[in-house]
Amino acid sequence: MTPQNKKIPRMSLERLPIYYRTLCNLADDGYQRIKSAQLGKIIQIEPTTIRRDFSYFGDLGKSGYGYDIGHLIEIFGMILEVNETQGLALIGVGNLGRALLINNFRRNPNLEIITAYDADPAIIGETINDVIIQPLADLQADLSTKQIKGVISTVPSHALQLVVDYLVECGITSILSFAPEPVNVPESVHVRYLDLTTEVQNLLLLAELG
Amino acid sequence: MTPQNKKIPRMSLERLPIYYRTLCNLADDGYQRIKSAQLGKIIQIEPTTIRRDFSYFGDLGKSGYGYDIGHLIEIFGMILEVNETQGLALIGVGNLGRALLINNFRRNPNLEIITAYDADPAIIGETINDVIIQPLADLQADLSTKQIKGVISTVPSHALQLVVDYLVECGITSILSFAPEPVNVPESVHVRYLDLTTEVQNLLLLAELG
DNA sequence: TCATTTTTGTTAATCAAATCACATTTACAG
DNA sequence: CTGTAAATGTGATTTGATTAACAAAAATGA
Repeated sequence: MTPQNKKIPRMSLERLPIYYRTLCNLADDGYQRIKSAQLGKIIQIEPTTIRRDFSYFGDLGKSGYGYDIGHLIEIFGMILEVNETQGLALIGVGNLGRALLINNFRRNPNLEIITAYDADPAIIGETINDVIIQPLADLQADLSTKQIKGVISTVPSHALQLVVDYLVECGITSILSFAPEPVNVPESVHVRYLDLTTEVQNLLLLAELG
Repeated sequence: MTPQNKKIPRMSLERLPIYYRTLCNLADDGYQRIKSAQLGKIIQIEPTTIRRDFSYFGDLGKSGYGYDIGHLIEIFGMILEVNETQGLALIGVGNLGRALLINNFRRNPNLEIITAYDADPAIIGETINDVIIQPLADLQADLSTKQIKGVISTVPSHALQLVVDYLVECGITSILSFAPEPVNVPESVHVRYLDLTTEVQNLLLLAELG
């Protein structure tokens, strides 16, 4: 199958970062080729699922041989746009926000929080890891000078919808929210939720009943 | 359908914490009844999905009426065991671990990090939010005196498998790992992965191609 | 060079989840 | 008390993802 003929299934896209990271590790360790069965062992995914996933991005393998790791990295890297830094804005610099800012995707050179905002006047102006904390109202102006591909929000539930409305107004289209409350956004805006409490609850629940 | 007749689908269980939290909010706001259509609007889930989910836990609603919020909270609360505190151990007290410990599920009185461990001698003995940072080797002994229902690990990839092996040996059965690398554990042990980098990558990717 | 072995890519089968459609039940207004 | 409207619970269907099975392709070794 040639690429982009069909819509690529969501789950296959979700696995792409895993594939990419693992293949980079293998390349660093000096490996040059891999077969779906080996890779499957490493990342605990059925080989057949891997082969199908890969097939959405072209005819990447060779029968009786496997896949060329360098080639896969090249293709997947292109799709993931690893060569251009993906600038992110952080909104909400509490404990969690601070931790994210200090880490700042250090292990992943193509993701970088480049601006940070908070509502608390007491911390505005503070610099963490070279990023100045600004009032949220500055975001709009920043967008004209900086390439911001997405927003990470640690804003608590009660303030969230208001903030998100503003983000949408500014033209932001990708938001990762650490609050569980669903927000209303237009079709064109993508919101992803990542609530730590819910994750832990689900962990314990599935251990109990799953 | 009477409860527990059939295995409850994973996805229905995963939604339970969302239902519970939302219903508690509604109760706090003084509401006493709700229909699937209203609830669906709030949490952006199809009413029919909600009704089917609920049906796994018994005949909870009444035709032409809806659901009694108090009753739902009671049932779901029982399943989620909200009345007994679920003790957690934190392993890895770096930036992220520290943030988790400071927050310590404050909004959720039934989850609580009660012990914390790290490999760095420099921070062992330090107290954060009433929790003392200990060497990991102490975990085994702690288990005999404290009820620990699960472990949250912010241990980096390279050390993870070793740590997890120890956890399994200690009898831990639920682990939430903030590192992306899959670990090998026996069938009986549940591991949940939550890698922030992967989440952001997926966010941007799905916005682009999804 | 040729036979054997390996491994892919994909069609078909399976499985799980979401949604549709509606019979049944209950509330409630008149 | 009765008829109408509303909402549930669930078989049937659809959708989407995973897995099995295998034909075709390529590598390797004799």
